[in-house]
Amino acid sequence: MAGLREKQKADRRRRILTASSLLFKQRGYQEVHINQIAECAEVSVGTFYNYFKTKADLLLSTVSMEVEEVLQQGDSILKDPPEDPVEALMALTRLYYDHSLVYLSKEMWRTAMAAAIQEGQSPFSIRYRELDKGLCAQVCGLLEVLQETGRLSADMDTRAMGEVIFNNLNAMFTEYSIDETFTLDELKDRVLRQTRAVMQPLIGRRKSGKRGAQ
Amino acid sequence: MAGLREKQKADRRRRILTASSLLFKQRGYQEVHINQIAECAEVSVGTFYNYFKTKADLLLSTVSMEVEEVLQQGDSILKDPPEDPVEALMALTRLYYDHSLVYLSKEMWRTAMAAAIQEGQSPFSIRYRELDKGLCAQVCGLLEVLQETGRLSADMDTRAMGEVIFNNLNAMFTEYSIDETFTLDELKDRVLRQTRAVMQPLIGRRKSGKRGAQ
DNA sequence: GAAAAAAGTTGAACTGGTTCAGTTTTGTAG
DNA sequence: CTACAAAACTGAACCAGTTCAACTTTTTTC
Repeated sequence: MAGLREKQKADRRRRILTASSLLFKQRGYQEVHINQIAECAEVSVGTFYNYFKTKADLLLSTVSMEVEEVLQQGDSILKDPPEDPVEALMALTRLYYDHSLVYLSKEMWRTAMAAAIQEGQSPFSIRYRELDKGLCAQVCGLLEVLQETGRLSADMDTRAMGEVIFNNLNAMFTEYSIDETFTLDELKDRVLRQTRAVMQPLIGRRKSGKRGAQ
Repeated sequence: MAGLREKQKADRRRRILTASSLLFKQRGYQEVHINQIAECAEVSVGTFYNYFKTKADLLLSTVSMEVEEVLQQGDSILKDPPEDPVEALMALTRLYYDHSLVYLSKEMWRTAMAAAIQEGQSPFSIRYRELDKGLCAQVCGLLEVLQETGRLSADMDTRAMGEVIFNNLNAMFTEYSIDETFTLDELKDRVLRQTRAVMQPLIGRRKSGKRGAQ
C-alpha cells in the first residue's frame, strides 16, 4: 500500500506538529488556541482531533522524543561512569536537566506534568509514567553498575535507593519548572547537595581495605 | 462592626463549602458543576466566584485544613519519636498517609496537585507549596531531633536528607493518588523499603564499631 | 430617615477545548 | 468508467468554567 492516503496522513500530522511547535515557541502553550494551530497547519479543528486526542497530547509526543533521546545518551554514561558515585549520579542528572529545555519550555513541562497527574488512566498519563519509569530504571541501573564494579557496598538495595534518588530528581525538577526564577544552576547545586547527603555514607568505606563482598 | 454583612458573608462561604464537600463526596469532583454547587448552596454562580477564585480553589481550603491538622499531630511525634530512626520516620509517614483520605479523595488530591503545578504563580499554587514546605520542614525537624539525641551521626546534613526523604514521600503519594488500584498498605510497604535503604547506612555504626553485612 | 456611597449579588454572555452529524476524498470491485 | 464502501475532513454546536455590567442590599453620612 503506502498510497496517497497514508502519505497525506503523515503530511498532515507533520504539519500539525510543526505548526504547534512553532506557535508554542512564539507565544507560549496557553496563549495558542486549537483553531490557530489548525489554521496554521491548514486543517480543520476536527481534523486536529483526528490526530491528537487533546491539546496536551501534542506535548506528549514532544516529551516522548525528549525522554527517549536522553535515555539513549544516558546509556553511554552507564557504560563508563565517573569513578566517584556522586559524580556518576550527577553526570546523569546534569544530562537530564541540561537536555530538558531543548524542546520544551517550563510552561510546557508544567502542563504535561499536570495532565499526567490529572487523569491517571488516560493514555497520556500512562505513557508519561512509562517514560518516568524508564528514567528511574536508568538511575537504578547506574547504581547497579557502580555496585558491581565495587564502588558501592554490596548490601545496598539498588532498586529502593535508585527510586529515592530518581523521585528526588523529579521532585526538584518539578519545583524548578513551577518557579520561573529558579535557574538550572541553582537546581543542580541543590540536587548535588542532596545526592551527597544520601550517597556519602555509602562510599566512605570504599578505600579502607576491601571493597565489600561484590 | 461585625454587622449583618459580615455575618451573611461567613454564612454564604460556609454554605458553599458544605454544599461542595457534600456533592464531591457523592458524585466526585469532575462530575460536580459550579452551577450545581451554587444551586445547592443557594447562591448564584457569580457569587460563588466572589468567594472562590476557581473551582480548584475549593480544594485548597480542604487541603489546608488537612495539612494543618497533620502538621499539628506530627509535632507530638517530634516531641517523643520512636527509638529507631527508620521507625520514627515511618511513624510520621504513616500519620501523613493515613490522614490523607479523611477529607479528600484520590481524585481531589490529583486535581489539587495538578492545579498547584499548572500555574505556578497563582495564590493556589503558592499556598499549596507553602503547605508542602511545612511538611518538609517537619521531616527535617525530626531528623534534627534524632541527630541531637545521638541516634543519627552528627555529620549528617539533616536539611538535605530531610528534603530527599520528603520528596520521596511526596512522589510516592502522587503515584498512589494517580493509580486507583494502589492501596495504602502497598504504599507504606514501598516507602518503608525506600526509607530503610537511605537510612540504614547512617545508623549501622550506632551500636557497634563495625558495620558488616547488616 | 433620606440620600449617597460602598459592598455584594446576579445570570446571561463569553471563552476555548472538544464532539459529532454530515460531507468529501480515497480506495476497491465489477 | 461507475458504483460502492471505507476512511478522513469539516465547522457549527456543545459544554463547563469564568467574567462582567446591571441590579440589590447594607452601611454611612448629614
